[in-house]
Amino acid sequence: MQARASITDVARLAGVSTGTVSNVLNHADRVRPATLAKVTRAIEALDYQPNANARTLAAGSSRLTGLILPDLGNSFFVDVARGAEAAAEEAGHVLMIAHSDGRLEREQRYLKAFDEERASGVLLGLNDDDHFTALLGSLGRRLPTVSVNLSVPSALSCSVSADNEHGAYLATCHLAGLGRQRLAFVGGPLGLRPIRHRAAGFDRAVKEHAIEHVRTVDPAGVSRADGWSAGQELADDARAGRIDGIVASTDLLAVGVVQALQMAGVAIPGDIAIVGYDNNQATWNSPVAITTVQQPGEAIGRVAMRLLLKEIADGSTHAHETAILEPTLVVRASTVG
Amino acid sequence: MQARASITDVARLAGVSTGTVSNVLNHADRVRPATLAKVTRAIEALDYQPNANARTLAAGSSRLTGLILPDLGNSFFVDVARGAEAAAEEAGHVLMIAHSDGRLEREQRYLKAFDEERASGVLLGLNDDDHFTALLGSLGRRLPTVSVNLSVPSALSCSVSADNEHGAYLATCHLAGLGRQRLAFVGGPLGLRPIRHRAAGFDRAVKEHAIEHVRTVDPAGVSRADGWSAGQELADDARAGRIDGIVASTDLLAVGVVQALQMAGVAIPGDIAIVGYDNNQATWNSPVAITTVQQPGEAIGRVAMRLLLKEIADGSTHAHETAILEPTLVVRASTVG
DNA sequence: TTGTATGCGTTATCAA
DNA sequence: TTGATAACGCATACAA
Repeated sequence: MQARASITDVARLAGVSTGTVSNVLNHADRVRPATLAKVTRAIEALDYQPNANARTLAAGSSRLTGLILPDLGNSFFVDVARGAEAAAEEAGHVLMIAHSDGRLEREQRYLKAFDEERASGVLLGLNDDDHFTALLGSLGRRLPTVSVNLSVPSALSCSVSADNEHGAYLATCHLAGLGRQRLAFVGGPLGLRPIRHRAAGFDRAVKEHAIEHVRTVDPAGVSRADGWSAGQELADDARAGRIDGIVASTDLLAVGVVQALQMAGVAIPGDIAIVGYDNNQATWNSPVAITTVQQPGEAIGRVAMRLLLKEIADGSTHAHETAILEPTLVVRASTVG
Repeated sequence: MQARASITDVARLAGVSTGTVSNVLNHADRVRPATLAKVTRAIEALDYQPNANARTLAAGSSRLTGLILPDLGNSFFVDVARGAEAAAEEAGHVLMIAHSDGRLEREQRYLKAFDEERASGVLLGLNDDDHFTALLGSLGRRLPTVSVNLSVPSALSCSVSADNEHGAYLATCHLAGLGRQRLAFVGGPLGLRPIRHRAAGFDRAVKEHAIEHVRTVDPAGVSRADGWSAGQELADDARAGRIDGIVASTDLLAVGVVQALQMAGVAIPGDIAIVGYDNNQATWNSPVAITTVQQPGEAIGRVAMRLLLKEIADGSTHAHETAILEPTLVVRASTVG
C-alpha cells in the first residue's frame, strides 16, 4: 500500500519533463530512442501505473466500454459477452459487464454508473421493450448506446438482434421437410415481442408449405413446468394422431413438453417431432436431445461492439443502424430419430 | 450529443460557488435548505451528471469495485457475482464484472484496467493456483484484492472459498447413512487442488464409517465424456455387486457415469447410489436427477465483498482474512429412489 | 525533440 | 453557511 508514483515522479527520476513522459506513453514515435529508454526505465523502477481517471479527464475520452446484461444464467447472453469482449479487445477497448438481473432499477443504476465514469459507450441488453423506453429518458442522448437483443427504431438507437421470425420459420420448415403435416405451436407470453415474432415465423412457414396449424397452446411462462402442462394439454391430440409435430418457443418449454408426452406414451420423434428455441445449455442433458434454433449470440455481441465503436468515432454525424442476424437450426434427436 | 454540463455550469445557473454545489452533492446537511433547492433545480435543468473521473481524482477514492471471473458459463460463478453485487449495492458501491475466460493474459489485462481506473478494490476469481502467483507480482500490493474460489495464504491476500474436503465428506457420509458399504471415487485431475480436497474428504468419511473404499477411477478431465468412460470401467464391479455407491468429483462426471451404468443394465439408485458435486445447472435434465453438493456461491460472493470493503476501509492496518464456507448436500433421485 | 503552461471537473481547506 | 483557491494526474497546444 505504498503511495503510487505519478507522472511527475517518473519525470523527475528520468530527468525529463512530464510532457515527455506523456509522449512516451501515447506517442512513442515523437521521442528519441535514448530518452524513451530512460523514461521506460524510470517507469519500471517506480512500477508506475497511469491514472485512467486523470487521462480521461485531460483527454476527454475513455477506453472503457460497458455491457449491461439481464441474465448471466442464459448462455445466449454469455455468448453476447464473449463476442463483445473480443471486438472490444481488438480495438484496444476494455469491456466491463454489469448484471442488471432484468430489473429496471438496476439497469438505470448501471447506465448511470457508466455514464458518470464517462465510458465511451455502452451495450444495453434488455428483455423488455418498456425498459428501453424508460431508460431512453435517463440516458438523455449523451452516452453512445447500442441495444442488443432488442431491436429498436433506428431513430432512437443502434440495435443488434436476432431474427426471431426467421428462426421459427426455419424450425417449422424443418418439420415440413420431414413430412410433418399437422403442427401445434407452443408459445410463451405473447406480450414479449421475440415470442410474437416466433409465432409469426411459424405461421408463415405453415402457409408456405400448405400444411396444417392444428392448434396453439399458450402457457403462462417459458419454463419447463409450463412446458409440462402444455404437453399434457397436447397429449390427447398426439395420441390420436391429430398432430405430428410441435414448435415450441423456447427449449425449456420443449423439454417440458417432451417429458409430458413421453409420460403419456407418445414416441418422440416417432409420433411427434418437436423443435425448441435458444440452444439452451440447460437442456443438453434432456433424455431426448432437442432440435433447436441457435441464436447467433457471439455474432450479435461482435456486431454490436463494432457499431458502438463506429458511433463513438462518428460523433455527431452518426446515423443509427439496425442489424438483424440470422439464427441457425441445430438438428438433434427430437426430430430425426 | 450536446455538451455536458459541468459543476461550474450548475454553480453559475444557481448563482452559487462550485464548492456549494459540491456540498449539496456530498454533504447535503452542510447547506441551507433554500440554497439546496436552488442548486437542485439547476442540476435538473441542466441534466447534470457528475464526472466520476474528476471526483475520483480529487477525492482520491472511488466507488467502483471489480470482479474478475474465469467462467460465466458456470452457474457457481454467476452465483458469486450475485452475492458480490448485492453486498456492493448495500454499501453504495458499483460492481463491474470482467470475463477472463480463465486466461492469464486476460486476468492481467483486467487487473491492470481496474488498477488504472483506480477501482477501490477487486475480487479475483481464479481456477488455478499458478495464476494467482503470476498475478501477485503484477498487482504489486496496491490494489486491495480478495481471492474468491481459491484459498490462498493469508500472508498474501484475503480469500474466500468453499470447503471442498467437507463437501465430499458430506456426500460420502450420506451414502454411508443409506447403508452403502463399498464405494468408488471418481476423481478428476488431481492436479487441481479442489479435486484433491474432495478426494481427501471422501477418504476421511470412509475411515470414519469403517466402510470400504473399493477403488478410485481417475479420468483425464471432468466432462461428461470422461464420466462415461469412468462408468464403463466401473460397470463390471457394479454388476457384480462389488461396489454399491459412487462419489464423483463433479456433476458432469456423475452424469456420464450414470449414463454408462444404465446402459450396462445397472439400476440407479437400486444397485448403485451416486453423488456428484457442484449442483451444476447443466445436469438438471439428467434422466436420473443427481444428488449433489451445492457450493455456497452467493455466500462466497457476499463474504468476499464484505472482506474487500473492510480491507479498503482498514487501509494499511489491514490484516488479511481467510474464510472457508460450508457447502450443503442436495439430495435427489440418484441416491434415494 | 523536448520543456512549459494551461485546463479537464471535482473535492477539500481555509477564510470570510 | 458560503466562497475562493489549491490540489488531484494527466494531455496537449505552444514555445524553445
